[in-house]
Amino acid sequence: MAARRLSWRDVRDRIHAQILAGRYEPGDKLPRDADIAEDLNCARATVQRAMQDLSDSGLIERRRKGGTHVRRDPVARATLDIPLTRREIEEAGGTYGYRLISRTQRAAPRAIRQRMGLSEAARLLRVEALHLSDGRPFLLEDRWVNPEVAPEILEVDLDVISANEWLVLNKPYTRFGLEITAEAADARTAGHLGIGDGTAILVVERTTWIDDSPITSVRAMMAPGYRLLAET
Amino acid sequence: MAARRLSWRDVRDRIHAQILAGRYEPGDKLPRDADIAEDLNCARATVQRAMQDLSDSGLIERRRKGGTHVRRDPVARATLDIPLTRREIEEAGGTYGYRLISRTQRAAPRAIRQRMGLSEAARLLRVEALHLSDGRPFLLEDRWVNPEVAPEILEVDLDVISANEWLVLNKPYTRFGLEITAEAADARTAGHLGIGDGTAILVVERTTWIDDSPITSVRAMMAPGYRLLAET
DNA sequence: ATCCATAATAAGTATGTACATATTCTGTCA
DNA sequence: TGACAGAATATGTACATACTTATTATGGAT
Repeated sequence: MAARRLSWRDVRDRIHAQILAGRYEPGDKLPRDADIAEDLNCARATVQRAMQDLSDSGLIERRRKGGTHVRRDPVARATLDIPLTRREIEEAGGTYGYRLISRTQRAAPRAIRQRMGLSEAARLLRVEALHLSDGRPFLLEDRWVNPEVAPEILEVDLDVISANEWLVLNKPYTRFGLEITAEAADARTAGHLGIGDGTAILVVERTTWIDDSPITSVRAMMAPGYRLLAET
Repeated sequence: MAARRLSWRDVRDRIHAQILAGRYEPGDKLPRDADIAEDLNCARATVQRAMQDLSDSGLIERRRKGGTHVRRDPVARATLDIPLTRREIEEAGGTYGYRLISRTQRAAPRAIRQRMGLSEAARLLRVEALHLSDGRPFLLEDRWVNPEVAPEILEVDLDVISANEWLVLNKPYTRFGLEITAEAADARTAGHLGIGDGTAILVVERTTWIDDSPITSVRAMMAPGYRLLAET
């Protein structure tokens, strides 16, 4: 007997395994937490913790009173870490460089307004800058900042610190959204990145918010060869 | 008085706010869970839950005995959902189509072996297939499957069901890794996708495992215009 | 000083209990 | 039949307590 007490990871793995083994198929309902707890001879809280984890990873769905079901449409859910550009370059062993290209204030184009959820033609700060690794172009950023939310940035010397870094340190977001695409570099972009016109580049567009106020929307154009990594 | 009991979300938000407000700076140590619990007049378990969430979202780091620290290098951590291709197309209102291009068994090239962690020149199943939305090319997949782990797939009629779908239903992974890049389509790829040679396309490479055994490694070449979305 | 066993510590986990909350189910009345 | 109030129910949350585990601090022996 004895049989060491089950941890929530054990419970999670058992249930996961049962789903994989086909005991519960997509759409099937799983027993109540309380029943599973009794079966496995552990506390309901332990089952709850396990279930929460499975739910987070996209394998099951839980609804109060509705119970727990195996998700009908399996999704592969991965986590993407996007570090500060300077740190990313330094971790890879490179020397970080930064160059401000332009800094203007103007009415935002329609696409940007829409993405940030700004209805009026509010004037935004636009910053273009180049991040370099060992002197070679690494990332070209085209950023729009909402001075309503971050008025102090208008006083910052963006030749010295990138808007990227200043914002992270001074206006931490509460949430953000990402859009990842592949595009052909236009002449201007290609020029800054030092690549051929039309080269395929990875573009990461990120819009960040503090609660419900949009702070900034940035288009990061990565130099060719960049790889974005994610994992479970 | 009174003041409704604090929920773990309340605790999380309070601590988050304090970090944003600069009360604790990157690298700073936060008080022990027990002390915070006493301060806020709630149970330690509630603080623990809040801290776990902040830790998951990449804002803080926790170590036993070491305590809790604000992360020195803030990372933007996003969640990426990759649905089954068929469901993705159908959810977008398209009609799903599928066409097998080739199916062979051969020794895996070096790059694939390396990615899957196969030391010997094991023979793998290679499948090329095209997924269509409303008859138009949507995704070209170039897949390698390890028949050691999934021998049954050798008997499956891949003209009828895509390897993608069969594997998800019959050999669910326990973990996977992703690599996202932008590339110029080569002639063969461009031909299948019906686009111009050299067009910029988004390429998602995914290698999946059951515990420590590699099941499959797939290169998904997305038709131009595809957007990969992620959020916090 | 340096190494190493040991103590101290802070987060992590498990449990039982109680109550909260979101849904679904059900039975009644129109 | 249909609408709706209220009961039933499964998950979600909070708490006190006890124990576990990883890691750091320490103190003594060499």
